[in-house]
Amino acid sequence: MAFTLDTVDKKILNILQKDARITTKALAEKLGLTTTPIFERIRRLEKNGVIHKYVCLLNPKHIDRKLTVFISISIKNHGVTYVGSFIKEMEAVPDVMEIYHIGGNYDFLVKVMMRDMEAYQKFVLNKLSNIGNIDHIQSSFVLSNDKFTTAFELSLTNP
Amino acid sequence: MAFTLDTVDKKILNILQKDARITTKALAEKLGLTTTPIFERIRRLEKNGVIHKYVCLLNPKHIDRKLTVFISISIKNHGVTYVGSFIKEMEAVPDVMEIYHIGGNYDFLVKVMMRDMEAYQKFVLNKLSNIGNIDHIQSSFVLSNDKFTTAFELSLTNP
DNA sequence: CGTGAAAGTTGTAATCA
DNA sequence: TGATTACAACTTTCACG
Repeated sequence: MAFTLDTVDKKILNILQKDARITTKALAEKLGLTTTPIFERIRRLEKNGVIHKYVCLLNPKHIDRKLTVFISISIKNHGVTYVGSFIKEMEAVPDVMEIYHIGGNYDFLVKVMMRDMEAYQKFVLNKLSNIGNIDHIQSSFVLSNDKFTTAFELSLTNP
Repeated sequence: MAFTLDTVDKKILNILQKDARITTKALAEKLGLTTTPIFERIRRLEKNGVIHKYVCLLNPKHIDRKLTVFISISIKNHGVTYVGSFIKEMEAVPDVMEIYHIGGNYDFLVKVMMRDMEAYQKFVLNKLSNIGNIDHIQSSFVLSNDKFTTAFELSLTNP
């Protein structure tokens, strides 16, 4: 689980995180190598699990998902089985993009993305209200998403 | 900006959102078509901006980013220029993955991912404290990330 | 670890239904 | 729109430094 990534690995990952479609040939040229080492390094990073998956990101506005809401949720019963089934139920909801178990005033932070306010209202009334163990919720509506990146900046200087 | 996606488009997007590396040939076989229509549909979706980009997702734990923190921030001056420069400054910080302008008790919700608590402390002391216009912050530490997906479920039945 | 070349698959465009 | 064909480009493997 502790992998040592050298400078070349990090350079590959920094590029692949921004453009997963780049060819190994183009990558090789950028890094001053031939395709073989690039190809084998990428395969190693995939087998290692460092590279988790390749995805395409859609523009939410173009597929009618203009509303993002962060829901802070506190639950009643904090036992493992109760928390576990709460998570299972939330996970299964398609519009729920992210679920974080957090420490602080609330127990969970949940990000949902949907068409509009009307869809959100239906979600709260039909889905959320049917999920057990919820004590209190607070919705934070997103006015604008000013940064969203899935790419980590892997530093080439410090370890 | 209003694009009509038919069933085939949606099927393509649903698959590409989970596996951006699939070949057009494999995609074609899955959908019972030949490569040409798949290739041209994907190109159209890219040109449209429906497909925003292709990225690879890394496993945060494998690259030493074990701590996620959501920071709720309220600011002092809510004028456009002040808010604008606050966003610019935050955007530039590498460990800041997401910035949301929200309505409610706080003005912004910011997601940061870093090595550990010590790194977070340094971030607060050296970065956050140097950013102007901040009134109050509240950190929510993530205990576990129970769901994280970038893929929207495009329904094939209802529009 | 890297290079270079060879073989097998794809991406991509032109043409026709 | 989609199928067929065809070629350039890429992926992937292998023998060698």
